[in-house]
Amino acid sequence: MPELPEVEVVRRGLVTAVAGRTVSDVQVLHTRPVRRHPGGPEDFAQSLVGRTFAEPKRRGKYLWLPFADGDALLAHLGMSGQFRLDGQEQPLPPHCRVMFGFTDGGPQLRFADQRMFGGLAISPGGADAPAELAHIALDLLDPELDLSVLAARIRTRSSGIKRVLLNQEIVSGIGNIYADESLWLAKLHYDTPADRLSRAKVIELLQAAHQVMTAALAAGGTSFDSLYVNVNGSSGYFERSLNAYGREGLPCLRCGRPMVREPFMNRSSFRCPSCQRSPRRDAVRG
DNA sequence: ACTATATCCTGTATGC
DNA sequence: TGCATACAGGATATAG
Repeated sequence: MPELPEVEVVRRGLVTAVAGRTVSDVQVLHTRPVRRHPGGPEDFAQSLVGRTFAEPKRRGKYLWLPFADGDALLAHLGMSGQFRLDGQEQPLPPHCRVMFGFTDGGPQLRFADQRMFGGLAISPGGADAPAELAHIALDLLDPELDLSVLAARIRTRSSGIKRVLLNQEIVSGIGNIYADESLWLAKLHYDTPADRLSRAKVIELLQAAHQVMTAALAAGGTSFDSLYVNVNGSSGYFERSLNAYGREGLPCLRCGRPMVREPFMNRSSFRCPSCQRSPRRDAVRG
């Protein structure tokens, strides 16, 4: 599942793949991935012809590919989205949804997406800061992020801390995997009310999230090739380096107690029942 | 404004 | 073998 580190790996791949290249033709093979483009699939394809890409940008899990004319191609990988750079003669990747050809006759840019939670749209005037992303908060790797301001904001919420971490309007880029990893590092239960955490604890948690995503990014550079992110979790990084996610029944790498999996927001949360205790439940159980 | 849940999607794994 | 169900989960619409 692409979260911030995986999306950044894709962004870096796209820099060399598209910057300076001019679109010659676009084919929309499935309309769903362009559902957020206001003009519809035909307009999407037509309006891109003749545009020249600049350097791709990212905020949280969103990508945007600016054009020299000031507009941008906005992209989200969702659960299973991939950008591929393939020669025209190469067979289409599975679940290929949109193809971009270039005037230089070089490799095509192909957007594949099995589950189609991802999508593409044109953002008018969005080269510097797409208006569509106004509600998306800065991510932890953004140099403009103010950790103090973020910590204070988090501590105003009564929701469980994991809900807050996953809320892209508060801090962006964190998904289910890195949320669990960060909470494990900070020894926090996912349902701890955010407004019951000390400022120091919130800072510790955010630093843990920063650390785990930075490490993942470093590993991602080696275990993914330039334009392919394995969304099914079989990459080396996920197998080797996760401390919490997916470790149901396996010993906690700190204390040895078996890790547990619990339903959470239509997905799962993994935690150590000993290192990451619930204040709410402890209060009830006594 | 804040909080919580349902929904979209399809391939894989599992149970009967 | 076939059918049904659970699961993976990011973002958003909707309800409270």
